[in-house]
Amino acid sequence: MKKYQEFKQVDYPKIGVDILQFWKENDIFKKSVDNREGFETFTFFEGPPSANGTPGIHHVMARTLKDIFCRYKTLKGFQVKRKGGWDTHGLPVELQVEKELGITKEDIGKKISVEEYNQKCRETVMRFKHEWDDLTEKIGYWVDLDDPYITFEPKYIESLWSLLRKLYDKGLLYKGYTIQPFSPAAGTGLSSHELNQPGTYKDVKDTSITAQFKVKGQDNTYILAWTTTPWTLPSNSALAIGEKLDYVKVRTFNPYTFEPVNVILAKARMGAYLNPKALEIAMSDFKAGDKLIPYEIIEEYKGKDLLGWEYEQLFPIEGLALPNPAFTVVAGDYVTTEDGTGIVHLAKAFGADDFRTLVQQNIPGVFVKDDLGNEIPVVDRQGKFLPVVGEYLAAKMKEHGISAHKELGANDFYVKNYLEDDESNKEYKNTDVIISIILKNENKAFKVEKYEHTYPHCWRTDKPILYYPLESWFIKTTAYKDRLVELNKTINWKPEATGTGRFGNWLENLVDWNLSRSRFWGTPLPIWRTADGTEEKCIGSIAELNEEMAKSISKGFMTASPFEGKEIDLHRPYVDDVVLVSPKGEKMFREPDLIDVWFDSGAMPYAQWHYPFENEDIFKANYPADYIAEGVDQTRGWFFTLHAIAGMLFDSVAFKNVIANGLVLDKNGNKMSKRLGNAVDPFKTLNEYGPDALRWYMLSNANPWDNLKFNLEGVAEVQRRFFGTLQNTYNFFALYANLDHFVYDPAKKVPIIERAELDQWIISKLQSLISETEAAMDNYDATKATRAIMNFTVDQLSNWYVRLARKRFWRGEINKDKQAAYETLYECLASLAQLMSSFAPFYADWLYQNLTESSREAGQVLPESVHLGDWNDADPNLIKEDLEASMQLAQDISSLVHSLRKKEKLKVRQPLQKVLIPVLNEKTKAQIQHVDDLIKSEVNIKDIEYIDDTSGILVKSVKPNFALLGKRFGPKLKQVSAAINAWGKEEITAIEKEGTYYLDLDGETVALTLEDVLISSQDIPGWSVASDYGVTVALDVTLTEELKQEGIARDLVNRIQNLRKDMGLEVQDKITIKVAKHDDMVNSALENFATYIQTETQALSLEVNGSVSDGTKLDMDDFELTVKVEKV
RNA sequence: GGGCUUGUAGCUCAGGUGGUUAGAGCGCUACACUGAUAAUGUAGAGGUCCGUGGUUCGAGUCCACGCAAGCCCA
Repeated sequence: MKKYQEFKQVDYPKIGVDILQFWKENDIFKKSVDNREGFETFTFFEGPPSANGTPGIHHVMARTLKDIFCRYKTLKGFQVKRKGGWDTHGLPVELQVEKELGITKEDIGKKISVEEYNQKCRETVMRFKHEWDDLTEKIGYWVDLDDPYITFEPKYIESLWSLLRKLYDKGLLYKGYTIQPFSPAAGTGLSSHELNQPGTYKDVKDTSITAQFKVKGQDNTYILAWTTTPWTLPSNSALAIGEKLDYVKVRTFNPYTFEPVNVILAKARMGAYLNPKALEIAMSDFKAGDKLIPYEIIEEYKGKDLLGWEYEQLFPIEGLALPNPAFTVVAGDYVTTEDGTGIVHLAKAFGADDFRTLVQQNIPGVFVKDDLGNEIPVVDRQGKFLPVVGEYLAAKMKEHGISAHKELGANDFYVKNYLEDDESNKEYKNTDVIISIILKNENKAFKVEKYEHTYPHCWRTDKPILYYPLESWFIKTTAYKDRLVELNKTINWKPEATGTGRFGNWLENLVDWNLSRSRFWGTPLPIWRTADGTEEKCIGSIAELNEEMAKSISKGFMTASPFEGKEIDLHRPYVDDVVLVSPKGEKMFREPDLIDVWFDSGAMPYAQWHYPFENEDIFKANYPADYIAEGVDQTRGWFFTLHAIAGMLFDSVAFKNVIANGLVLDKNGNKMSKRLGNAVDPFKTLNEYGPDALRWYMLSNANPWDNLKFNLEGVAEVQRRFFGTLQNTYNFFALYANLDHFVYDPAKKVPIIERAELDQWIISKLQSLISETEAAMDNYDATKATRAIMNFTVDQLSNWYVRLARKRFWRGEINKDKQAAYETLYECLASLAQLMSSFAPFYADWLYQNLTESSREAGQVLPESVHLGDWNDADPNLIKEDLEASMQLAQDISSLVHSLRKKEKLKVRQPLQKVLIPVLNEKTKAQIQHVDDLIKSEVNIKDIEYIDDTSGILVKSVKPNFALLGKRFGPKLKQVSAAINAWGKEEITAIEKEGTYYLDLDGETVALTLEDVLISSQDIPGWSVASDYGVTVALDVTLTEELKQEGIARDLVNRIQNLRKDMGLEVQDKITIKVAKHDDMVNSALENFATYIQTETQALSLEVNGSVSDGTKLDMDDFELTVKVEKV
C-alpha cells in the first residue's frame, strides 16, 4: 500500500517546478475553468503589461494579487475566465526604438520610413514576452497566455475605432485645443518628455511688469498683477486671487506718473512694493519725483471679498473687446504670496492654469477669427503678434515717441527674440520692453524690473518656448462628470480612500480627455477631414473603411486600397495613404493624430473580445468585471479610462471591486531601480525560495495597498516559520500514520462528537478559521486571510494541538482514540491545503497530493488537484465556544505555571503537588475543570485546587468600568472612580451580594451595579503567585520525598531516551536497562517507578545492581548514574 | 504648488465606533525541553505611539497646524 510520503528535507523551489509540470501535463488550469461551465461567472480583467522590458519583483506582487481571488472564486463555484493581454503602443516603445537606432523623432520619415520605424516598434514591444510568460507560469499566475489580446492587432484596433465612432456619434469627440509647450523656432509642440531633457531649463533675465488694472466703479483704484511675460498682457481676460489670502487697498502714488492711486495687492506682498520708511511721510507732503513714496492702508479684504470685481481691459484694442464675464476677479488655488502681488493675470491662450481656470469660470479669452472663421490667439505660430496688436503697438510707439533698434511695423513684433536681433545694440528693445514703456507712460504700470528666473527652452533650437494653444481631439468627459461620480460610488475600492480621495477628487475636477498624440506607433484616430475642416467622417469599422475607400477609388482620389493583396494593418503609414470622399465630393485626409494609449487599455473589456464585431455572448456574460487589480499609480490611467469609457458608452461601471496596490520598495524603503542596483531579480528569488513563500510573504507582510519594503529575510522567515512548521506537522502525521498503516477514509471516520475534547477543540478552531478566511477573501482582504491561516497553523495546530496530542500518536496499537487523533490531524491538514491554495498554490497542491495519494490508492475518488475541488464551508455546529474558552484558559494557566516554575527554578520534569486557582464564579470553575487534566499533564502538576469565597483566603480587588461609567458620569467620573478605588473587602462583598451599591456624590445618591465595576482576584498570601489574562495561579512548591523520586525517574527516562537516540534505535525497538546502585533516594525512585520507566523507554527489564560493567555515566544534574542500555 | 497615502519596540506589522498596564512575530538576552529535533517552549530587556496645539472626565485613536517619506498631478 502507498504510504504518506515522508520528507527529511523540503526543496521548496523544486515543489514549484514539479507542481507546475503536473499542472501542465494534466491541464489543471484549463480544467479549473472548464469544470465550471454553466456556473455563475466571476469576471476578472487583466490590465495589460508592456513586454518591452523585463518583469520585476513588483510584477510578482501585482500578478499574485490578481491570481488569488480568481482561484478563490473558482473554489467557491464560479467560472473565472482570465484572458491575458499585452499593451503594445505608446511612447516608451518609441523611445526605446529611437535609442537603439540612434535616431530622433526628426529622423522619422527622413532617415527611416514610418513603415520601417513602426515595424521596429512592433518587434521591440514583444521582445521580452518570453520572460513575462516564464515569470507568470513560475509564480503560478493562472491566466490564458495562449490567446491573449494584443493592442496592435487589427481586430483590437477595429474595436477601438467602433468605440470612438460611438463617442463621435454621441457628439462626445471634438477638436479643440490645449495649452502645450511649443517651439516657434522649430514650429512644433514639445512633449513633457522633451521638456525634461537636461539643459532645457535655463536661467534668463526677463522684463517683468506689475500692471495696474483699473477697477470699475471705484475712483482711481487699481488691482496690481505681476507677470514675467508682459507680451501676454494684451490677452488678459481675468485676474486670479487666493480665496483665503489677505489683501489690502493702499493709498499711494504711481512711481512713474506720480499720480495718486489706490492699489490692491496681497497684504503679505506689501514689502516688495512699498518702503516702510515712507510711512513717516504725510501724503500731502509728496511731490512728483520724490524717491520715497508715502502710502497708507485704507481697507483690508479676504480674497473671497474681491471675487467678481470688474475691471477695465488693460489694452483696449479695437477688435479684442470681450463680453461679460471677462475682466473680472476669480479664484485660483495656485495663487501664492511667494512672489508678485498675490494676484495673477490670466491669459487663456498662453497658460495651462489660465486656460483651465477660465474654462471652468466660463470666461472667454482674447482671440481673433482667421480666414476660415477659426479662433486663433493674437500671437501666431512664428511667435509674432498678429497685425491687430502690432498696429496698436506701433501706433503707441509713435504716440509716446518710443524708438527702437529698428523701425517696427505691424508685422514686426515678435514676443521673444526669434529673429536673432542683435541684443547688444544699445537701442535694442524687445516687445516686453516696449509694452512696459507704453504702460509706464499710461499710468498702467506700478513696477517694471528685470527678473531672473528659469524658463524652458527648445532642446533643438535653444530658443525659449511658448505655452501655446495647439489643436487636439478631446473626449468630452465633462459632459458625463456627474454620472461618472455617481457610478464610482458603487465601486468597492481597496483601500477605500483611493476611491473617494484620489479617484473621487479626480472625477470631481474632471477636464475633457485629451486624446491626441503626435506620434507614429499607436492607434490612429479614425477621422478624415476636408482641407477646410468643414466636412469630416469618423470611421467605425474595417468594413466601413473598405466601403469608403471603394468610393474614393471610383472617384479617382485613390488608385487602390493600401491593403490590396496583403494583410490589413490599421497603423500608419497605411491609413495616412487613405484619402476619402466627402459628401460634397471633396478630398478628405486623415487627422494625423494617434490616440492616447490609455484608450487602448481602457477599452480592453470590449476590444479583447473584438466586440461588437464578435463574441457578443461572451462579452455580455463577462461585463462588467467583478474584480481588477493594478498599481495605485494607475488611478488616473487604467482605472480612469476603464471607468470613463464604461460610463459614457455603456452607462455602467467597468469593475465592481478593485485593489489599488502600492509600490514594492527595497528593504530600506527606497525605490528599486536598476541604476541603483537595489532591484530584486524575481527569477533569482524564485530559484532560491520557490514561489509559495514569495507570494505568501508579499501578501501577509503588509496590506497590498501599502508600500511593501521588500526584504528577502522576510521571505526566509515566512518559509521557516509558516511553511516549515506546517511541513513539520505533516511529517509528524506521516511518520506515525505510516507506522500504523492509517489511511484516511471519510466513510469510516469517528464522529467528531465522539472524539477527544482536544480534537473537538481544534476542529472548532478550524471552523472559525474557515469562516474568517472566507469573510476576509469576500472582502478582498488577503492579508487578513493569510495571517489567520498562519496563526492557526503555528499557534493552535502545531504548538498546542500536536504538542498535547503527541503521546496519543506514539503509544500503543491503533484504537478508536488514536484513529480519531489521526483523522483530526488529517482533516486539519487537508483543510489547510484548501484554505492556503489560493495564496500558495504549488505547496498546497503538493500537500494535497501527499495527503490524498494513499486514499486514492485505496479506491477513494478525489479531485486530482486541490484547485479542482469545491470549497468546504465551515460547519457552525462544530464550533464549540465554551470549549474554546476552556482551552484558552488552559493555555493561559499553563503559561502562568511555566512562568512560576521558572521563577522558582523548578524544571517541568519535576512533578509538583498542586496549584491553586481562585475562581470568581462557577462558570469559570467549570470551564477550567473541563480541561484540568490537560493542564496537569502540560505543566506536570498532580492536582488543581479551586478556591472561592468560602475558602477565606481569596483577596479580591475592584476597578471602575470606565467605558460604562464614563458615559454616565462624564466630568464626575474622577470622583466616582476615586470612591470605587477606595473600596475594601466589605464594599466588594456588599455589591456582589446586593447587586447594587449606593454612592454619595455631592449629596446625590447614585446606584452602581455589578456591571459598573470589574472585580478580579488579586493575591493569595504566602503563595508563589502569578496573574495575567484575568487569571491568577498559585503554585505549591513543596517537594515531598515521593515527588523528588518521581522527578528522578523522569530525569532518568529522559536520559535513556537520549541514549536510545544516540544508539540509533528505531521508535519500536525494545531494550534492557541495567543501572548501578546509588543512594537511597535514587534506589527507591528506581524501585517505585520501575514500571513507569520501563513503559516510557520500551524496556523489557530494569535491573539495579551493585555495579554495571562498561556502562555509560549519565549526568543527572545533581549526581551521576551508571547505566547500561542494550538493544534486545 | 495641489490631491492622496504612510509614520506605533532595533526590524516587519496589529491596534471596530475614544476607556486608564499599547500588542504580535523576527532579532537580542537568559533559561527550559529533547521520539516533530537543522524543530520547540518560557521568561526578560526594549516605546516621547513623528511633532505642537486643541476637543474630552479620559486621546495611539477625534480636530487643526506642522515635519518626514512616498505616489499621482501641475
